[in-house]
Amino acid sequence: MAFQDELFKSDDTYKSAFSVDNVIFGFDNDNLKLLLIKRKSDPFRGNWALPGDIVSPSEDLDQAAIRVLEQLTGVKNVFLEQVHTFGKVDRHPRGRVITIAYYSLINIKQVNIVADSFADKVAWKELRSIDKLAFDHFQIIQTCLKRLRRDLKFGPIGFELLPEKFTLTELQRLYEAVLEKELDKRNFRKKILSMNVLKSCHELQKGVAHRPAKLYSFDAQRYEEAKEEGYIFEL
Amino acid sequence: MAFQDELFKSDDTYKSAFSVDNVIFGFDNDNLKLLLIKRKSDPFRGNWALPGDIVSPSEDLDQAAIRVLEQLTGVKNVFLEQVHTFGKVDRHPRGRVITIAYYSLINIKQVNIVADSFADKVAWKELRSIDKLAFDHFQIIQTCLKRLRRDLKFGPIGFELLPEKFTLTELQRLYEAVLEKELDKRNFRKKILSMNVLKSCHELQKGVAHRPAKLYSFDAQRYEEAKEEGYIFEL
DNA sequence: GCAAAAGTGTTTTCATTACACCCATGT
DNA sequence: ACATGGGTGTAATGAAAACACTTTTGC
Repeated sequence: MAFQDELFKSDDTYKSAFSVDNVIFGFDNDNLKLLLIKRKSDPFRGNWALPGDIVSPSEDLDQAAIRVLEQLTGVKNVFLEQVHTFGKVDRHPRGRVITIAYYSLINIKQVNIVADSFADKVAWKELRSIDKLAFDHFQIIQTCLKRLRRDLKFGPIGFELLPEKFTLTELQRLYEAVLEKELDKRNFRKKILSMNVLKSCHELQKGVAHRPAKLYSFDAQRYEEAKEEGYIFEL
Repeated sequence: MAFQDELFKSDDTYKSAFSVDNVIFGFDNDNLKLLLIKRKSDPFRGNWALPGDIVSPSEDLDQAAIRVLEQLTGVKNVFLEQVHTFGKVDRHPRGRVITIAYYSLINIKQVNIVADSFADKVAWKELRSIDKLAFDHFQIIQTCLKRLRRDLKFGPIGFELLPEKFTLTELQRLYEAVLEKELDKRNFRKKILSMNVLKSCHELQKGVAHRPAKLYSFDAQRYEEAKEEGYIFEL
């Protein structure tokens, strides 16, 4: 590290800053969705964009990402992971701003979208319908989506997108939506149940016009224990 | 993104910068090594640290990482991947500096270490012998090592650490060193050869006091073709 | 001829895949 | 009674793991 104090003294040299941007995934109606905002001010006024903000000088990066998420959704303790830092010189039209991209998984039903001071509108958009976004945000979601696909195969994180209690079919639809391929019902159930990370709620679905499904929830404690013993989740 | 131009105007607010740090892996004598520098100036003068530098305002992040690597080793076209951005408020004692960590894989024999203006010494250190480093660099190598382990299993990148021509045993030793577990010789060979990404050089080792091994090299072209057809490398 | 690493196949075990019918509920 | 999704088992296939001896060279 060749860092020197003088670097902080020059106004001009450091016309630069860093931001966080957050790819917030939700799952609803068998579809993967993203929480986007419509920008109220320039640059890219009126365009859809990822929620994000400049990181304050006295704020950890992760903390900034959490703040953005909480301000927008009101939800705490959300699954959140750093993915990649985007730093092309010209990615921001007003100066040198690199952005650290995070993705988060959220139970869409739990969110009450809070009006945001930087946004005209905040909305869940179907992932498949998104084409253009402000800045390099489209590229950012591609990168985060790839990461989500990999993480979903190698860790018990799908549950973060579902309500506390869910049916096996809901879980399967979620995997199918993210991985973009159909799975065999019997094999999926065998596999996921054999992992011993689900606990039955001893409850049934209600009000459905067919045989009601059993409800399950993720047993985080059991998973942690199994992990200690070298168990590896993989789907 | 809540970015506003005013943010660039305040001297105080933006006493901040970003750097890149590079975890440079090499493989020699059945051991995984890192290229480290001994710091010439404060903070952490005299401590071992990762090679890195402040990113210039007109430089892409990847470009900065490449520059650091080339200045130090003189080698071009090296495997280099961004891993994670470290941004704790207090990680740098002189101000707010976040750092984007990269890892690279290099054929250790190819490197002529170039004296570095920021370092008293530059040296390859055995990974296992490294305990303390300047800043949060120890944590950074842990993170990069985890990433390397995963990447090595899911992509044909081990070759980057070896000379152009290598024996199957050398390759196996490399996998064993990185993954920290012994592999069965016959199974390893069966698997790696069945992947069709090695081509025989029709040459033998020379000057060894035992039966000479065949030399192979990585067939990047064949790999690319196979990948097009949906082939997935996994070891 | 001895030390040292190269090279080579088969069997067993386990995980993955493919596949079709009956069940419980609401209307 | 019918429509809808819930729930279940077995056989076939393919991949991974376990395992030991012969070969070639330098000294």
